[in-house]
Amino acid sequence: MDTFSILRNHNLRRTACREGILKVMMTSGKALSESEIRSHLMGNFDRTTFYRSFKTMEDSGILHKIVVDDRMVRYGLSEAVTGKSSHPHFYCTTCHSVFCLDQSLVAPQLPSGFSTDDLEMIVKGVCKKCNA
Amino acid sequence: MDTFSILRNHNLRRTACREGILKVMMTSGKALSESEIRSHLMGNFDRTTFYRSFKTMEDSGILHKIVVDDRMVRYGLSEAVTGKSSHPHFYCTTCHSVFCLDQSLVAPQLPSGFSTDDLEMIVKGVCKKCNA
DNA sequence: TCCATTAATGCAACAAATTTGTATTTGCAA
DNA sequence: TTGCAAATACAAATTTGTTGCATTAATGGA
Ligand SMILES: [Mn+2]
Ligand SMILES: [Mn+2]
Ligand SMILES: [Zn+2]
Ligand SMILES: [Zn+2]
Repeated sequence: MDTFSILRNHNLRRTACREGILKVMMTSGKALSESEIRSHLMGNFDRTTFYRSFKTMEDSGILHKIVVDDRMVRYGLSEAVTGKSSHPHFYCTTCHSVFCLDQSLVAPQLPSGFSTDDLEMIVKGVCKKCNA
Repeated sequence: MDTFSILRNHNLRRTACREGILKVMMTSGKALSESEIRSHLMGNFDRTTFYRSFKTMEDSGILHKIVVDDRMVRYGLSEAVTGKSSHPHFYCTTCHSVFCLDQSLVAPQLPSGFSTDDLEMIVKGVCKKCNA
């Protein structure tokens, strides 16, 4: 799917910043941070614009935000683009890459009276490349 | 277990700040943020000192850091104090409380070549009190 | 194609959470 | 009791993200 179709299918205007973000993310195959995306785009856009673009595309279901740690936030392409549903993430403690995993998430047993809205899981370890 | 023993068992010096943090946490039964702990201790210590104390006690296994979201970090008493092992956490989106859950965590299937060091899960929802 | 409308962007300022440097104080072992 | 390493306070810096506002650009319809 091309960046133009992705944006149009979600009723978002086609802008250079949004298309740049999507292109970088589709190429990398990993979840990326604001600063990583900005450096790939050679500083063509303001930081504010990236943050507003992330928010817009997250609200539209194109991206999802992954909080690896405070001070480490990444964005990944969502179901609408990749076909994957809610899933755990893997953080490599060596190369700091973040990958979306294919599994689905299972809620743990909760105390009585508690209800669940959302589940998030981060697996920390070492990726294939760094283990080699 | 008293705060003195906890610190001594982990080869940490007994200081007013560390004992204050532990006392507040043992009383509350929930995971607390730096500002919550600071307000319980009536501003007796500098914020820097709290952050350095958290780090020291986390490194020693007395506390664990819970990242609910970027911009929302809490600390909980660890296994060494409570007897609980690695566990998921629950965040109430209504009252913003964070609870350590009793279940244990199961790692999802990883791609070949990947290895796991640590697992973190946050369940977001509504707690018993807020559901009532 | 041209235009009006409305959304997107850039820029400056702001803000909160956390970290770092350093001089001073304190815990504790000898 | 004393010496020394560790802990603390305070100021300043960093990191990450947000907000207000004037300017620019995308898009649908004339
Ligand atoms: Mn993902
Ligand atoms: Mn916990
Ligand atoms: Zn790696
Ligand atoms: Zn609640």
